[in-house]
Amino acid sequence: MGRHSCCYKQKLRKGLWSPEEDEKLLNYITNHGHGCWSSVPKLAGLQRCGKSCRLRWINYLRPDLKRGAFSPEEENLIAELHSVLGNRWSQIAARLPGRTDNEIKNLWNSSIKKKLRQRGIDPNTHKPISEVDKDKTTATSNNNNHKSPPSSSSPTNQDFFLERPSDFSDYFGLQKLNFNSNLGLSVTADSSPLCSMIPSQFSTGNMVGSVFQTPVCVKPSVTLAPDNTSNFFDNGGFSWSTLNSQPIYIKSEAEYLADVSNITDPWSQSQNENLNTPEDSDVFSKDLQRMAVSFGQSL
DNA sequence: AAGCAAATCAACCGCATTTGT
DNA sequence: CACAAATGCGGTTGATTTGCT
Repeated sequence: MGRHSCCYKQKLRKGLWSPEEDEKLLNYITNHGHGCWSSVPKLAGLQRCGKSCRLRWINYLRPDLKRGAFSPEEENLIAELHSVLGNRWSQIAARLPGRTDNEIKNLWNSSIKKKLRQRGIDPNTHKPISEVDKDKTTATSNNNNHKSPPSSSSPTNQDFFLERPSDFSDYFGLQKLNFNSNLGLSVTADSSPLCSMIPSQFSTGNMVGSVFQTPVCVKPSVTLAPDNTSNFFDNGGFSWSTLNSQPIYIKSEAEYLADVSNITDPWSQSQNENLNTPEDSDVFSKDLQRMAVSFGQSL
């Protein structure tokens, strides 16, 4: 198809949307649904192309959009997801209810990237910048015989998973992120109510969620969150080395790649079926998502 | 207050994929 | 199977806002 042939043939409006246009589109979709986007502008009385209408709806008019600034938890989750998914913004957005791929992409480019660099983490590879520099130097000293890995979003982070040092428990401050949440992430092998909310992959096997990038399986007896969750973690009761003392299982590259490619949207459906309240749903979905992302699992 | 640069955000562009005929 | 249209996605741009001097 050529360049927006629809916009060329007809004299269609471009640029920012006026409140009147918004109202027309909103009214139309509220009453009729969007159906075929290419016919929406005509039916809604808009001088826009369908593509523009679709974008406006998705990024601005949709009623389920969460407006306002991103929370630190959301930012951390984006960084974490990006380390696994790369620049697959729509897939990342699918795991942040009420957020759009466009705003996540904007946030990444304007803010998160910078913050990661400030923490000494290369936003493309999610490796410490010192390591990246070392790699570059090595590659250069090899007389440029080898192409360096793609610098854009790391589509595969198997090297990251395998090489990541064991001390990244503080990576993105994820301890706080997960364990100060209301969830009180507690995964045990018994049949506690919480355990029943956890997908079978997690609750019946020997897997316990790790918020870190390395796919880790821990014996089921481990309880990650005692009753006094925040104190426990705030005072260092939990540490990566604690987890490390458990038998761990690092996925092979092939397994990892296969699993990552299987990550799909069923998240929002399957996980919510077992949840009681919207609040629970929100909190659990995020933390379970982290677990699955860490494992490269889909539900 | 004015001017400038950086940051932010909304929207467009072009390409890839999916769907329909 | 071939083709065209529709849709979805990620990269990019340009306007606006914010912060600093």
